[in-house]
Amino acid sequence: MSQEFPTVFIVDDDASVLRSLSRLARQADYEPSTFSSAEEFLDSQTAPPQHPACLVLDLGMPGLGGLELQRKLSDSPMSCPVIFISGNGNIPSTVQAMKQGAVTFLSKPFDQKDLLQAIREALEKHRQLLAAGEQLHAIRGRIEHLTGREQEVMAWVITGALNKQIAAYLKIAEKTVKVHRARVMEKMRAVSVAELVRLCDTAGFEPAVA
Amino acid sequence: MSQEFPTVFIVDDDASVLRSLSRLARQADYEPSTFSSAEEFLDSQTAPPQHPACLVLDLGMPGLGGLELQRKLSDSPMSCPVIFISGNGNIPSTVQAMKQGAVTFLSKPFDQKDLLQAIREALEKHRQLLAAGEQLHAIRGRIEHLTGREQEVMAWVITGALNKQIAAYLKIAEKTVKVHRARVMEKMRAVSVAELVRLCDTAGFEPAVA
DNA sequence: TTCCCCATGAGACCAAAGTCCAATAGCGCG
DNA sequence: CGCGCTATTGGACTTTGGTCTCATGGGGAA
Repeated sequence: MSQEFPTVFIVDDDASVLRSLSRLARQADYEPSTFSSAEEFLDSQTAPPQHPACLVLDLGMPGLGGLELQRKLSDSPMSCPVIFISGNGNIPSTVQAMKQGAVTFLSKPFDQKDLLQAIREALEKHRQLLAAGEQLHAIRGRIEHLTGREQEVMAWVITGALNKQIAAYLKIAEKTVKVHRARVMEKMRAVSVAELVRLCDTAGFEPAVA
Repeated sequence: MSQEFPTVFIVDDDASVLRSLSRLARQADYEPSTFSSAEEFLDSQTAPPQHPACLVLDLGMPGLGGLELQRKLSDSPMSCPVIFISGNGNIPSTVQAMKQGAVTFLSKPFDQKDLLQAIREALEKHRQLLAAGEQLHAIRGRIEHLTGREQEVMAWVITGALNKQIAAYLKIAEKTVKVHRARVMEKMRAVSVAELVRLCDTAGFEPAVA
């Protein structure tokens, strides 16, 4: 089901721009997907894209503007990178767009080469995001399969606490800690404490200190 | 020797701008330090600032331009954050400035409040940079006090290798590994492997795999 | 109710890591 | 040449961690 070509979403209220950018994208071996308003795009995005994609976004549109759409997208993680295009862009808008993580900001009329370059950049960025996201997802999945007690034990383990200390904190026998700990290592597929620490760090697993 | 007020470096080829921004900074309890060209500023910076500072930089100057200065600075780590001001700024310049990490980009004439806000933001950013840098420096210092052999052993330890495995890799007795390992923990001031892993990770210590 | 998962823990035992003390050997520097 | 640093190793011993088997009790789902 994975698509052959990376998707380039294009959102612009000008139909002729949509047509021309769409053609440009197709010629460069991308799969264009066009929308004539921010709302229309938002409605179509039920989940973050699972394959490389980027968004070419017009700054000034009736209704929800480009910057607002970008902000909404950046709230949800792993949204695709944004490239702004604008006919009447100004510097404050550019600053805000870049602060919100835009790949670049192009003023119409712009050179096709610049847009294609920006698209390549955005797609590469998204590939890395997706890769990191997959890894994160895998690790989080493993953490969720831990029982509550196992998560507690793991939280202490990655602080470097000894089994007997953990036992004292949780008011259980050291023996029981060992049992949980063994299950943690197995379920997390970690061979060593060092590995476990790295898994938890990359997953942002923080001990909810009691 | 530490200064009472954060330093605000100001680089602009227009003397009247230097005067007025200098006064503004002083009124806001900052210590202004003015330069009329990028070269002059570069010459004055022998080492990265050790206390909170930021740089208000004019985009268009004769000789070395603002963007080039910013690029030069960002090569050296822990340089202070940059705020751009410009009389004739355009969008491509803004994009490049922001891509290179500028805090913001203000067009002249700008509101004093905006500049002061940007300065606060930049100083806060720099404080965090400095704090992170100090920590990094401390850890790197400890690593440098390790002997070559100790660094080798540590590299294996943080991969989760067992003493006997390390011994095999280094072709020495397991006993010797224990000795080195104990010294590593002592010199790095780590109580547990978990701690050691985090220290090495934040210091960017990577095992030069043999 | 029966069955499974979870948390709890005991006993026995092995493996790994840490801690004493002690010793040998190479290497550079006054 | 001796001194200090580093690397190396041994022995003896303790502490910790990990494994295996077995067992109990609570709670929820079929």
